[in-house]
Amino acid sequence: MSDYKSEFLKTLSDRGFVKQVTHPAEVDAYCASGVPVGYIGFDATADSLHVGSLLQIMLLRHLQKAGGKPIVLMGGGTTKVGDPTDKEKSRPLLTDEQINANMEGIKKAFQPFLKFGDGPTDAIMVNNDDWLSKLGYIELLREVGVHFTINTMVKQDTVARRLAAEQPYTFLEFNYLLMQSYDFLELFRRHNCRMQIGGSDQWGNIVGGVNLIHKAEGGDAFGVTAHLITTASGGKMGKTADGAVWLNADRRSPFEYWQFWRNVEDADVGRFLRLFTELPLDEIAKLEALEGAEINTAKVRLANEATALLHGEKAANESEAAAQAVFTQGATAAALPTAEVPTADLEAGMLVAAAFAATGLTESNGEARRLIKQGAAKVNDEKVTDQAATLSTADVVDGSIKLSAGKKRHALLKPA
RNA sequence: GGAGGGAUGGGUGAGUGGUUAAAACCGCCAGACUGUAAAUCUGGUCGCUUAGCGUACACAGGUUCGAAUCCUGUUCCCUCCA
Repeated sequence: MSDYKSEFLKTLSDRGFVKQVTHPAEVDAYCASGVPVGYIGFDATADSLHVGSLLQIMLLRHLQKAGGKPIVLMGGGTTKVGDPTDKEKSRPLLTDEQINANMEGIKKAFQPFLKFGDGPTDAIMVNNDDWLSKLGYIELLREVGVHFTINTMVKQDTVARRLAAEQPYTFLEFNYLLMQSYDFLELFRRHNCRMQIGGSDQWGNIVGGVNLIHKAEGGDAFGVTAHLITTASGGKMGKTADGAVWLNADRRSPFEYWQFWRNVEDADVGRFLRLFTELPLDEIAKLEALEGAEINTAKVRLANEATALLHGEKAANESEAAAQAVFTQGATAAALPTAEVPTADLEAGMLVAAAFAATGLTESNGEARRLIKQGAAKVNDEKVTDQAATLSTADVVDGSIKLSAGKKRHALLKPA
């Protein structure tokens, strides 16, 4: 399938990750010998990662599995500046505490995918604030600035487009390239990291780092970029009704995560199986070949594999069982997302709409009322028709009340 | 420093004194059809204790019976000139 010799590049290439590689032959050789070290940078603007970052996580996982050492670079320092890449609106600046808290949360998302530690191929997490905040301006100019020419920087796609459109392009944004290139240089020095991986939108920044290392240290460094993923219908990956599909379990239950994968579009199944699971390619080919309703088998497999990677096999199995129960038998299942409500509220007669809002199925009582009006709200599988309907302790079946918003979204309400 | 333009609901973006909780499009939710898919069609899309009430068109005041629309100040953004 591909000409690559190294396990890492071969895997990436065969599974359809790779978009561009700086020096294919050299990178291949590097990855095939010893312990290749590679890093990917992550933003610290939220306290959890969502499915949109999963591709990058998988890249690092493949690196580790292929005998390499993955470095997770947290953009603690760059977050202080604000990534201008998708500019439009400047983001609110975060405090150190917020950034640190975010990094703690994000680290959790990595745990299931990477083995962290002190061993030679153990993953490590570093924060670019460690060096960026100490870097003096003069130092930056002398060490980094001399190696970049305005001539080439203005030719960069993103820059050129902004200039051509006569859009403002701030000095800060212009320097983002320098900071990210400097990150690479710093990791090269500290950890002998010679490979940066990223989405294809990072190509310019990655090449910047590669060149900097060459000029500053005379070292050889490489870059690999992966295709940006969108859904088959062109949507952004990982966004649904209630916002992002978060990886951390406290923000998105395993069942919901499983459902996310179960509901991908037909056209995405094969691609997603290759990117987000570790099933052998020949098995994926078989699953992908299924047609019509048969393809649901492949989706279940995708959901199981993807959920198992993040939440473990047990959670995946429970989710599948729950889905089975809910969708094919219309029963309730314990694995559904659950919200607790004071028993006193139920005894007093809780509005059905309020109950929906409490489980997070809807954002407000009003939204729940709309569902009721449209005949999409169910309590214990009974359609609710009255917007003023209330729940009582009599509705509790087997210790909980099952609420359904439409056919796909379900939750349990437990008296506590 | 000077001159001008702008800030509207998740996004783009109409609206220039009352009929505007605010067009249209996108997104999103639901219903129908299906396979828990896509496409398509239909309805919905600020909140609440919903025949009503409360908030809302950057922020704070003012004019008016009545303001997203007019006036004043403030903040932020942009363009051109220096």
